[in-house]
Amino acid sequence: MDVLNQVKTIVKQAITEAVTAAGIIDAAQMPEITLEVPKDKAHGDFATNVAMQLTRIAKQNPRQIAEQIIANLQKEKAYIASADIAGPGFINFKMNKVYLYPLIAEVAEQGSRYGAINVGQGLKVQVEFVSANPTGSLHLGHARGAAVGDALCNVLDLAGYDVSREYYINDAGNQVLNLAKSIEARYLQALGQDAEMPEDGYFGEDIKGFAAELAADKGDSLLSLSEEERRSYFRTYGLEKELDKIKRDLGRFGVQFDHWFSETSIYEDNLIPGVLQELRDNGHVYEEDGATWLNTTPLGDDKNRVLIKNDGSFTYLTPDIAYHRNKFERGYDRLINIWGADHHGYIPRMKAAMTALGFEADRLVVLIAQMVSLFQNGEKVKMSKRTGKAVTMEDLMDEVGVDPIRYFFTMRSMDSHLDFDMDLAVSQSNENPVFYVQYAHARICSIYRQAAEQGIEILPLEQVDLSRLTAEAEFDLLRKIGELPEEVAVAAEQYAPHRLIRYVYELASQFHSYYKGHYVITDDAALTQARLALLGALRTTLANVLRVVGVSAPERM
RNA sequence: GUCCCAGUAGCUCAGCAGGAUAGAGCAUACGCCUUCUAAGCGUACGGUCGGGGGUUCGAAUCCCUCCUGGGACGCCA
Repeated sequence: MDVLNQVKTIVKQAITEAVTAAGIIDAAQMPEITLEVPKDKAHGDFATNVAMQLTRIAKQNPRQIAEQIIANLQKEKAYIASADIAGPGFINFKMNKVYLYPLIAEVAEQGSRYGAINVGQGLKVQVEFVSANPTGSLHLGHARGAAVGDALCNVLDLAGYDVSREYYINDAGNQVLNLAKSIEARYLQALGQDAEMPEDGYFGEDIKGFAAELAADKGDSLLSLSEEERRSYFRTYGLEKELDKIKRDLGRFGVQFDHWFSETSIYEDNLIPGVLQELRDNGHVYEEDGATWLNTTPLGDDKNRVLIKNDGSFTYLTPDIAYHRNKFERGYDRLINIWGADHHGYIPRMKAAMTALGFEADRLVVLIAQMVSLFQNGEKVKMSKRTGKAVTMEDLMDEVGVDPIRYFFTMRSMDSHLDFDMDLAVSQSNENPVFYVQYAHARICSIYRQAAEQGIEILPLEQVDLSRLTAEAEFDLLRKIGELPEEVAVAAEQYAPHRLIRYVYELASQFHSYYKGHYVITDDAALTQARLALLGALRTTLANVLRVVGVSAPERM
């Protein structure tokens, strides 16, 4: 258990003992004690509302109860310096700050794993995200999914889950035929022929590029193939090109998937008949109007869904059900899908399908990332699918760099529509929070460099007198550092990686303020060592959180 | 019409398994570089938490209802 939780446990124990010693209630009636860090520092290091919770059981008013608890509190052994009643009946604890010092050693020992907390207990979780169709370049929405998904995976990993990242490649449906037709049309155009783009074609610049390459490499030789052969050629060629591009973009973005799962493999491995049979056996399938339906309405969906169209082909849903069953069969305890807001209506039918297959619906968690709007020069940038005019993820990385994108896209709650301000992201000014946090890290590194230049040797922690850290700002920093494991736990449980951006920003802010008011390198050698030790823990903490959200931690700026 | 998300300071957003005087950044105004990076620090200004009901010791947070904005409602993927 981490240092802060140990202390909290001790304080809770002391409270429980005080309550029973005062004879307020029996130990058996004792509610779960919540000990929180008050928002307002004036309210002490910890606060509890236990006196208010006991009001009903003890039939006394909360302030009376609080008084009795305080009177019976064994303070010393729980590091409590003072306990006071406040407001409607809160008990505020001021702690003897020595409880904070062991944090520095804890961070040093855990290093890049500091912040880890085992709430996941090795539960096998698979996170499927991005999964953009291989029919065009990744755009802003995909970038958001990638940033949030990867950060979430890192958070879950730190929280003790066994995490696997997966990308589902939709390489089997109609859209791939459209891709082939689109490339064909662009190829013909590149050869100077008149060719119309298909109705549902893909108009992206990437496809023009691929077609132009082909025209340059192969000349008009592909024209001699039959239409079928040619389509097949364009299909394979297009998929390979698009997938390459996607992998390249995501790699550059710092996202590595463990599995790339191909929809085509579902057909190759013949997974669908078994799934259909199972759904039939479970009594969820019926025939109507020449089609085969899944009866999802009794399972929470608002209408039933077609599995096999009356032309004999599958809908998108059918292989997707097979895919999700396959995921469970691979042994994952929980599946997390991150989808764009435009797919939200798809959730009930997939959950219904899982229920129909006998899986608990709760084991499938679908997170929705809301839309992204791009602003440039103060105006919303219009995107058009029809003309292929869209800012791609690649464009964005070229223009603003990976760090600001990852920071900005992770910064907001997934539920929130996100306005991405290009001008702010590229600005190297105090308006830009990415640099603010990175700068804190760089500043600490700079202090270490400075110390080295002055010939100051960093002593091993055992030889450092941490009790020299007595400034309020130093206690604040330590407390904040100590909160990381709890932050990680909450971020993991709520699937809310944006909380860590908040956290790291606040930590950086506390440091900048401290930096202004306190010199680390002073004539007092022991104090210098103590402060360097504190900064060491701080630097590790900043770097760890930045790594979780996929932002670099530069040593100088 | 049904479903989902959002509505909190001038702007962008946190806070929402109920807790103390609702926070942050930006913007605005005014200060701070003679020792470790001013990509920094500090002070001030700024609010009917969309409206209205309810639940209770206590509601931005939970419930109901209405309004506004966005998205989804295919035998497309």
